Amino acid sequence: MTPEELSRIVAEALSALVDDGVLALGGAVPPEVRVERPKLREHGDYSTNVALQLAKQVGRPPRELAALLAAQLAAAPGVASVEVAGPGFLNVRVAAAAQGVVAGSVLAGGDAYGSSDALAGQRINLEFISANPTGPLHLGHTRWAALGDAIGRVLSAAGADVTREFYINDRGAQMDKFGASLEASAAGRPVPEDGYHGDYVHELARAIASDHPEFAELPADERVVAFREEGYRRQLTEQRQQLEEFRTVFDVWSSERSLHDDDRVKHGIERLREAGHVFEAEGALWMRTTDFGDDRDRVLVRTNGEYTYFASDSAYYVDKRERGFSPCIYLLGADHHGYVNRLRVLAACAGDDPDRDIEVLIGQLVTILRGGEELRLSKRAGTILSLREVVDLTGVDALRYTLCRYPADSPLTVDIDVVTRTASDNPVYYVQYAHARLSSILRNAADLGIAVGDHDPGLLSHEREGELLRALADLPRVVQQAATLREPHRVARYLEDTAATFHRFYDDCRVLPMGDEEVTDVHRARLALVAATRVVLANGLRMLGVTAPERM
RNA sequence: GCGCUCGUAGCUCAGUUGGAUAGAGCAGUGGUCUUCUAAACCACCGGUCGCAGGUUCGAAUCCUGCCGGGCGCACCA
Repeated sequence: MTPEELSRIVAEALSALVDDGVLALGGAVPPEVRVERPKLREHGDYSTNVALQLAKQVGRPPRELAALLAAQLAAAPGVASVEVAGPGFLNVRVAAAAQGVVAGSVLAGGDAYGSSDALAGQRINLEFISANPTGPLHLGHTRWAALGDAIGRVLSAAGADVTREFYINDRGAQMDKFGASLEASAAGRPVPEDGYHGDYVHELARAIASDHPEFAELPADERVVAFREEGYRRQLTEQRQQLEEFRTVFDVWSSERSLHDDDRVKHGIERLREAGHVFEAEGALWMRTTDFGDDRDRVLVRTNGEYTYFASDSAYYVDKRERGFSPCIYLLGADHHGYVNRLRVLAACAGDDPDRDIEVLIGQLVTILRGGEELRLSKRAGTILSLREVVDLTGVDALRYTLCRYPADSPLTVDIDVVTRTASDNPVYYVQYAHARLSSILRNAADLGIAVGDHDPGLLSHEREGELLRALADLPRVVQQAATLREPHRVARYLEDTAATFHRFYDDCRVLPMGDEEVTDVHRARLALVAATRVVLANGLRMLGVTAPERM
């Protein structure tokens, strides 16, 4: 019995009451009845508040409606008992055998257990990081590297067709400043005040100068361009490599320049013009974003004929839509939150529905603590802690897990000293340890010649076994919820909860025979439960891009 | 000034979208290993959910107003 099955049973009970004329439901029967796993043991294996929610609609006191449902439910197969509690909650206990089959279905699902087709048919574009290729990726990018990647994995698991995209901001003044900074450093001159000042700039300049002595012969303006282009190439390669090592991969690397070079910017603006919100004034080309509540109209082409950054963004959005994506999800840093509304308004100007076709998530600031001291990170000031440096300190698993553990919209403090500790105050080790323990039991079982296979689900009747089975049964809906809400941290929290449930089971229930003890059906049933738990932890960790070690 | 966002235990944070007595981890105190990984488990300690109103059977969650932190408001990128 999974929560989904129970939810369906409750809905059927409700329909039966309506069909029998016992209840008059004003509207339709709600398609989904929410079933919860209660915190308190006294509240049963599962509970639901349908009676409370429908009482008004039905015109009966909640407890009375609950009692009617309880009578109906008690007869359903797999339901051991039902009671009405509090203001009108229904607390359900599930028969051990009905609960025990969950282990078998997890094993049958294997790697696919937890996946679903909840978002099937959706073509989602997921754009994240999109850094300037002017330096290493820093911690803010790192948060989205972990979280964005996990969102992608969770969306895929929920059945969506996801394209992960990195937009390369390789055009405009920042690039020129980057080139000028490199050139100046190579020539031994001070870097311009508004340029890039990190140590990496000097190292990069030195490396380029020594690999390309011919650059020194170029005229000044060409020399700056040469340094800019070579620096760009190297930084982009560097970023890709860092991300790959961090297990974050993109399907599409889209460059801002290419949007201009193959006239997609022109095309995009043309499309926006057709949509009717583009106009000329004061020698510039504008988009009338105020039509949709923006506080001022936005310039697309400046008086001097240059496209604005907003023009590229608009064209890029149009391009994504023409490639068939909806929604287009943008994962942005907190310093871009002023941009959220502008993107939504842009979608509206393109004739789209901002609530359906575009979605912007903001990642709040990451503060990093080291030795109790806060490090402020700024590329331009040169105090950088790059993705690679942090990974070197923490390892990929610990960092990915830590960053995936919190919702993006809450500010996050990462204490390097805590994340690097391989101790129990680091949740990733807690979950991984559970997986290693499970693997160990399975190894020992194999040594004893006990195979995971047929077993009697009814034997999984211990309190701890029930808890664990209910936890395992939850994975699919946790994944769906994480996908729908774009909140992979729910998977992490679920894994911690499930690992804890397993550890408690392990403490109370001996899985393998001791000494010369004979192998019983209880051993076999528990072994199946252990194998199923391992699958669930491994699948969940995979969705966060974290490894599931067999030994620790 | 306008706008966005956050405020929950000593610390770091959850809170199933309005449900039952607000939960974890860490820190603190005290227990549990002769056999499957003690990187574990159990118990105790810890709260005016920033403040004040409102909405209703019911609010940490929704609405309003304050207080406090962070951030953004370009023909910059």
